[in-house]
Amino acid sequence: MTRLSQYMLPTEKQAPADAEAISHKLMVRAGLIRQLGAGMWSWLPAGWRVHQRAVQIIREEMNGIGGQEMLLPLLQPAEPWRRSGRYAIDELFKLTDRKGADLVLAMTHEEAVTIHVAQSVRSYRDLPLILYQFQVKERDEPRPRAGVLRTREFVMKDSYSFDRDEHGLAESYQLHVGAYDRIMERTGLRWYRVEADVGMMGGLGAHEYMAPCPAGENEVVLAGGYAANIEVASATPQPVALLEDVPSPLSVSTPGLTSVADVAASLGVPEGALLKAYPVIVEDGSDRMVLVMLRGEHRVNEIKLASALGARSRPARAEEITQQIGPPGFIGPVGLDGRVEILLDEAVADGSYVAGANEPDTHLRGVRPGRDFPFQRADVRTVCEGDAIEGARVSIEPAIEIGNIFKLGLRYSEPLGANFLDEQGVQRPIWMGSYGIGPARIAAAAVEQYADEHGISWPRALAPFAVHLVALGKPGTPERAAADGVYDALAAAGVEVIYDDRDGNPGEKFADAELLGCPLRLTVGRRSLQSGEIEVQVRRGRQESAGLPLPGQDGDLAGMVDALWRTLP
RNA sequence: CGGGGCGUGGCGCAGCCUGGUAGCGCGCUGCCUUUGGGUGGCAGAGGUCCCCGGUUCGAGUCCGGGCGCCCCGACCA
Repeated sequence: MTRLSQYMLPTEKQAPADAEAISHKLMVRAGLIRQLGAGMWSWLPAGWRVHQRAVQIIREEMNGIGGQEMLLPLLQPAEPWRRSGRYAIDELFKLTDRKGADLVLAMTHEEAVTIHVAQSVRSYRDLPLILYQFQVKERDEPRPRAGVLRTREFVMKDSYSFDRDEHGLAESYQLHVGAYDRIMERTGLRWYRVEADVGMMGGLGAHEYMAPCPAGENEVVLAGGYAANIEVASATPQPVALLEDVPSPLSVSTPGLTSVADVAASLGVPEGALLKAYPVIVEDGSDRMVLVMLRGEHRVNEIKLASALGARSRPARAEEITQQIGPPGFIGPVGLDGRVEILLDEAVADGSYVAGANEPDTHLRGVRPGRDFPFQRADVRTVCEGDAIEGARVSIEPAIEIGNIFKLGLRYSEPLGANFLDEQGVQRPIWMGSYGIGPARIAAAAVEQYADEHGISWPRALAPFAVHLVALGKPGTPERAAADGVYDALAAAGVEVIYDDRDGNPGEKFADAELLGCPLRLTVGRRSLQSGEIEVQVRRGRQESAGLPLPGQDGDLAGMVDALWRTLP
């Protein structure tokens, strides 16, 4: 039933007041989604069609690499999560049944799938294996936002690969790279595959698939052929003019100047000639303080810092800084006598710098790493505009994470006992990978990337309908009869068409058509009867295209529509 | 978790400061009108003003508590 007079497509002229992101506003306005609660969204019929288009593309490509579709339960016993160590995660929804048993709502399905594989796989002959599903994920997100971009419940395609060794895992991973590349290509999105953080759980490698758009929550670093999430990106910094050398650091008075910008301006030196001190407490049980030193204009990257330290850390509190180093705002690396370990960022070149003196209202001029303080080195800063990678200038773009692929290794197979016997009869753990992709984010990213001031402009692979047919004139008129004929001819030929047969004005029909964003708009009105032609507008760019013949004349209307459709983005 | 904001017909908002008949635009229903870019008119329907408690003769408005939602940041295995 795709007559608009009977189809649930509640369009709105005004976006919800609290909507910020383009996709949030337009998907609500176009009648694709509605909110039920914070991070809880319903997909209305037209929206669900878009979602299912993405699902079908993913399914075809997963089947293409030998994936086997299945379904794992959302509601699960807590016990496997305790065994895998994930029961403690805050985002995990936990509940209790009437008997008092602890249950969880799965946020991904590694535990469940690994248990089944552990039960049924016994021999190397049973491997490799790729299993996948489309299933709802539940996550108690601290902050759901931007419509369907970040929700507490969402459908994910998650797949899991099982191999006999690391080499097999690399092959399964590579199969997923191919499938994911093809999925992205087929959706019509602009996308990047970027290097990603492997997380504290210590994976063996990971990539993310990113769709650049202003509403994106992630940042990708691009330079020539390089593409990485900013969380893991490394680059060469712009050179900076350092200070003249002096035999030993000189005290300079800097009353009240606690920021890098103030000190640099006051001394007339570039911010990069300052050493910024960022004290952190390492949360590995030792609670020891580490003083991270960076070039003045650079920022600490928490993820890179965590991998350098081997543990998470938190910024030190003011009283901790006072107690162990000196007055906040004037702390520096000189004269600590080994009380606090110093981690010097790799971007800090050899030379002479300004640094805090660990005395109130005082800095030191002419501080040289090594001569004036001992240090360990690590790359712990966030890449910034102006950096370069192999000579190519870095650019940084916001992006939505659409999918990610991850070499898990033995992370789940060991605690959950997923083993097999090799040819020698030796029991070995199964090497696993996990691979996720979010159809809802594909839909939202497409809205973000291609919308214009009139509404959504779907890539044809994702559009809810191929054709939006607009009938002008009152019901019962000859032009209406002609429009009905067009609808019947297209529908009979299998063209997916939404037919605006409502008793409305042309303006609102055109506006709704452009809001919904189907790639082709066909209009049948009085003019069509005079000219014998259906008018055609291509949504992308709102270009008028050559008219098509009304049914009953020479020519295969559906065939021509289909041919035109294939030329669209 | 830190900061900011908002809860009044389906949507967008005013009213609250200074307590006294609950309003506007859009949408919706009926009739007429109009029919190639959200037409115009007439007549209607629709609201426990988020919840609980308090103050008061009287609370959408003042006070207290709670809940919900949004935005920024943190977090995001």
